[in-house]
Amino acid sequence: MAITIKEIAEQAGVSRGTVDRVLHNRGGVKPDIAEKIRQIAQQHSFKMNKAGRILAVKKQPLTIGCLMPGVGNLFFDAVIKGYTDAQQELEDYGVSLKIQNIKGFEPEQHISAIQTLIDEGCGALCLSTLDVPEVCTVINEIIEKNIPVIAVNTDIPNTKRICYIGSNYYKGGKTAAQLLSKLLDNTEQPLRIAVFTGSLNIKGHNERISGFIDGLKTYQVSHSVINIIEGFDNDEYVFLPALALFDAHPEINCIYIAASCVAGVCTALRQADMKLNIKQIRIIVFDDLPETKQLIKEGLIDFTICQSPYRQGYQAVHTLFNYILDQNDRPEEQILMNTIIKIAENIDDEN
Amino acid sequence: MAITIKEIAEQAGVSRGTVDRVLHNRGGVKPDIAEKIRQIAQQHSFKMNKAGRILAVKKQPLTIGCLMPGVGNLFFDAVIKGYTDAQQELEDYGVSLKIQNIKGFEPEQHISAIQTLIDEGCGALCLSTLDVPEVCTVINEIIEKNIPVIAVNTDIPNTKRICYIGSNYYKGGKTAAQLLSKLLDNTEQPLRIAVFTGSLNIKGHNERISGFIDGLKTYQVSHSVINIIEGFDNDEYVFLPALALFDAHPEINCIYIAASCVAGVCTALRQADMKLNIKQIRIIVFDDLPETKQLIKEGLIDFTICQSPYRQGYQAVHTLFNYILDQNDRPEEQILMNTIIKIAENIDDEN
DNA sequence: TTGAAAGCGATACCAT
DNA sequence: ATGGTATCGCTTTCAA
Repeated sequence: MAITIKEIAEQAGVSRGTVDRVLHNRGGVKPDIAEKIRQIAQQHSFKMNKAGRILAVKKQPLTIGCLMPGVGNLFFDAVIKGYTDAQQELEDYGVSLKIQNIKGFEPEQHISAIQTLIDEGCGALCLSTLDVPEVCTVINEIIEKNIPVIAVNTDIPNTKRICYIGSNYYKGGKTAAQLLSKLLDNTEQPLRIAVFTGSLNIKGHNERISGFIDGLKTYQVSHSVINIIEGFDNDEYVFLPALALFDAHPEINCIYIAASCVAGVCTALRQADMKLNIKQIRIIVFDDLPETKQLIKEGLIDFTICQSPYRQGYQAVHTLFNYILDQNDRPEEQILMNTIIKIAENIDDEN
Repeated sequence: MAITIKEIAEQAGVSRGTVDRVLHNRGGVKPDIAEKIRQIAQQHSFKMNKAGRILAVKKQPLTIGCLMPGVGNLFFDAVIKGYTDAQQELEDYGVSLKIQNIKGFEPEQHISAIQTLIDEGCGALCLSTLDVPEVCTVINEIIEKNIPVIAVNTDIPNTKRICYIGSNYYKGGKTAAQLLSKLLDNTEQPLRIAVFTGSLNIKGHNERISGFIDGLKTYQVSHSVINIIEGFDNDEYVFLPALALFDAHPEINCIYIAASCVAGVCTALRQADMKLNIKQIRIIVFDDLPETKQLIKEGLIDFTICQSPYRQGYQAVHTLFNYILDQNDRPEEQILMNTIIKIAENIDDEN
């Protein structure tokens, strides 16, 4: 049986109010008596009762602000579904949500969106934002004001965020390489790879590429990279460059897509069908947007490696709430999603 | 803002006690006044506040009884870890655990273990048990007495259990087949497969096999099954039959292990190394016990397909607790784990 | 600096 | 059949 505040108060010969003040370092208690209370708490390894606390703090309802930079990007929709589902579970405890959905990658935009969330009274933040100095400075100022922040999907390591919840990009890339190595018969000719990424300025995408290259070495896959093309997470944009690449390099026999432009690349590939032997091309991609699911089912794509976007959002909200309930139970600094390998048979799993 | 019982009481001009009785169908309330209360609740779409309820029900602490038939089986240890972790999270809410760890598969043993749990005062049960009439009858009697039951890892569909939480065995088998199809070059000779299972009397194992066979057809893998050997989830036991099989059939080029005897089979395989070309043999197995992890890392096993045993236990306890809090929110009848594909790179993920 | 008391929402028990 | 009250554990506010 866990000891309660009331019991501590009795043992220390003080009131519950006093114990509460001590346990929350709220000051205004004589040092010696504070010390005594702390000791008793330690001795009995006091742990605050969650239900009691929740009920009591309901009087100051909490709004969690979420910044999402992916208007229209279905990947981020999954994260948001995680946010809202978690919020609904915590509704009884007085938790509500405010989602700021913006489109670009301009620091000023992000900063002003974050400001808006604060101005609207959010007491905690889930941010998917840019890891640039201007933004980080603003975030740190907010954290100083006792508003906890969690980085979701994209880390901002130069801030005092509580933790990062998201994908292990490097590992994803390396996993892709090992999968590929398994597809290959040792009699086969070397891989000639076309790499597509979102942007060479985005850390996660780069890590997926370096993990992939490292993995190819580790698993002794003889290969050459024909080209790396930036698709800026845009299916229309990537189409022409992809088509040009396929036309110019009919020797390509492997496609690695490190970011969201799977549909565009595959459309180009089908168009270039005449020259390439499409059946022989190994294709490995990331995430499971609807178009990707379809292509997996059709058998065009061999594998997709997923990062549980839903779970990222879900866990972020819960982690924030728990942290607010008890600042003492700080989560791990990095909460990394599993590296999920999907093929047609398990593509409809909800991770 | 959700309406509270207190508010309903005020609106109906009765006491909170009366409202509580109505909302829990506990009887003893005049029909017309009960109806009125129900109406008000509907109108305002009343939903009980979880925190309040939790605090109140603490006075009748809940013990969840768990039946585990796998003494010494590391797979079940993971399930148990899930149970205990979940229990620790719910400790504040008055939830404790009682684990009955038995070894055999005798119906009488299972029945008496279940009885023990009931006698020791468990108010809810997580059962991994046998789907046989004697046991099901006992379970149904218990459920009649208002003790909810969840089937974990092994379904007992002929009972009034709340739900089944566990693996989709058939899908796992089919996924194995598709993976295998990807490993094969179309120039390769047909697969000659050695199948190992736990017991031909265990439904889950059989489903893994039929899913596998069906999948091989679906994905047009030309193959023949050399033999199916029962290992009874026992590494020592399976060793000799496996060795004999490998000696007698040097043409085997694929091993499919549908149950827990991976280490035994692989030891035999290494011993038979002389005759078989071990590097050429495709091996695909289930679950990620420590020995299996090791063999995956060594590269002997190609893939292992996992079923999140930890999560099964964890989710079972949480689902039971939620159900007890509010019988109205019945979970899905089947809660199926994801089909997790693992290779060396992601073998240490905790699913 | 400290104590006392009200309240968060729901429940159970004792009266009536 | 119904009401009143104490209680679960914690927080907060008002007094002292």
